[in-house]
Amino acid sequence: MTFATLGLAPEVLKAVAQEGYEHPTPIQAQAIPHVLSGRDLLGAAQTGTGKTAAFVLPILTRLAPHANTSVSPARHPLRALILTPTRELADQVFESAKTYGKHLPLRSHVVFGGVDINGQIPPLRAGVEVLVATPGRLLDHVQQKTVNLAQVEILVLDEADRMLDMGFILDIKKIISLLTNRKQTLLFSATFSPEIKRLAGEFLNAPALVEVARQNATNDNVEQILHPCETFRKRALLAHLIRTHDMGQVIVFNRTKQGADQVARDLKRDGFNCEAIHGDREQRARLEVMARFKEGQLKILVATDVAARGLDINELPFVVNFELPNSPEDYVHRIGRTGRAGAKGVAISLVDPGEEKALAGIQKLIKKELQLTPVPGYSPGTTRAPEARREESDPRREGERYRGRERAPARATHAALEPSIPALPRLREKPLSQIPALFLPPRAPAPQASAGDTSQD
DNA sequence: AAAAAAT
Repeated sequence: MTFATLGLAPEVLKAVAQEGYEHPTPIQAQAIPHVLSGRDLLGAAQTGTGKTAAFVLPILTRLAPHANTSVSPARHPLRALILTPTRELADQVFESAKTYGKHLPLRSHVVFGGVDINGQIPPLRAGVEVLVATPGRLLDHVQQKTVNLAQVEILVLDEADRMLDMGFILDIKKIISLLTNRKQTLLFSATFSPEIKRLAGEFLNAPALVEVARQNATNDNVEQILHPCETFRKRALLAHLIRTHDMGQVIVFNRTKQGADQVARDLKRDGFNCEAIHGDREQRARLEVMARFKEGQLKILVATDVAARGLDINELPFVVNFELPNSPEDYVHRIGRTGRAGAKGVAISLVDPGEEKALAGIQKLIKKELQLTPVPGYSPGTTRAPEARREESDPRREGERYRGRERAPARATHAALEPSIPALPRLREKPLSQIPALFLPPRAPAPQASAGDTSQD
C-alpha cells in the first residue's frame, strides 16, 4: 500500500513524498478514502498513529479543486475548521496543514489563546481556507466578527474526549450551530465514553468507523513499570532513574503546575537538561520549550497533563509519571506518548501510598493488573542502597516469596508489598560520563546562572 | 481536587 493509490491530489502527494513518507499508517489507509468520499468519520485513534495526516491530507485534497490564487477574501471562504483541545496541539496540526498544503494555493492559519489576538486578525481578514483553532479563542474571533464560519464545509473535532473533559462541550455546540453549511464532520477520540458516543450520535451522520487502537487499552509496545515510593523520596528516585536508565528523551508528568516547577527546578539544579511546561507558563515559553524538545535539543520535559495528549513527539522512548494523574484516562494518554509507531517504550510510574486509589482506577480502566516493583533505598521497607542490592540478595529466599506472588499476583497495593522483589530488569548502571545526553553542557561558573528560568512568570 | 481554555 502506498499513498499514491489512495486518491490524494498530486500536489499533496508531492508534499508527502518530500517529507519522506511512502506508506500510509493503518489509520491513514483506512480513513483517507472515507474522508475523500465525503463521509462522516468516527476515528478511534491516539496521536502518534498518524492521525493528523489521516485527516489533513484528504481535506487538502477535497479543497484542492476549487483552490485559486485570488487575494480577495470573498474568494477565500473558510471551508475547513479543525478544533483541538490544547494550544500546542493546534499549532502542531497547523504545521502539518502548512507542510502538506505547500504546493496548493490554499491558505491555512491557526488561532489560540494566550497570544495577542490582534496579530491573528490580518491573516483571517485576508482569507484562509483551513483554520485550526482552540474553541475559546475561535469564539472570541466570531464575536469580533474577524472570522465567518458560515461557509465551513468540513469540521474536525480532534481529541474530542479531551475537549469534553476540559469542559468545551458548550463551546463546541455553539461553534457547530454556526456552521450552517457543514457537510462533513470528522471526530477523533482516544477513548469512547458515553459522552463521546452521545456527541457522535448528535453530530455525525452515518459515520464510517475507523479504529486503530483498542478502546481504552494501553499499547502493548509500552512496558509499564511501577515503583512504590514515599512522596518525599520521589525526587531522589527520579534523579536516580534518570541517571541509571539510558532514556534519551523523557517526559516527566506531574499532577500540578507547582509540582512540575519544583521538579524541574531540582533537576536543573542537578545539571539536568530540562524545562517545565504547564498552563501557568507564558504561551511563548510553552511553544519554545516544545520546539526545543521536538528538535531533540531538550532532553527532559517536566509537564502537567497539558502535554498528556496530542503532542506528537517522534520516538519518545521513556515517560515517567512522577505522580499518577487524577483521571485514569490521562494515564492512558500519558503513557501513549511513548511506544509509538511500532517502537518499544517504557512508562515508569512513581506511586506513593496516597495514590493507591488512583492506581486501582487505572487498573480497572486498562483491565490489567499492574505490579509494583520496589527500588531498594527508595521504596518503603527497602533500605539497602541501590549499589549493594544485587550481590546481597539471596535468590532462593527471595524466590520463594516472589514465586508465590507470580502464581497469584498480589493486588498492586503497598500493603501487599514485601521489600524483596528482585532488581530492576532494565536498570543500566552506566557511568554518567557515558550518558551525557541528559545533562546540560558544563557552563562557566556563574553563581546566578540557574536562578529564574523555570520559575513561574 | 487539578489542569486546560477567552479575557
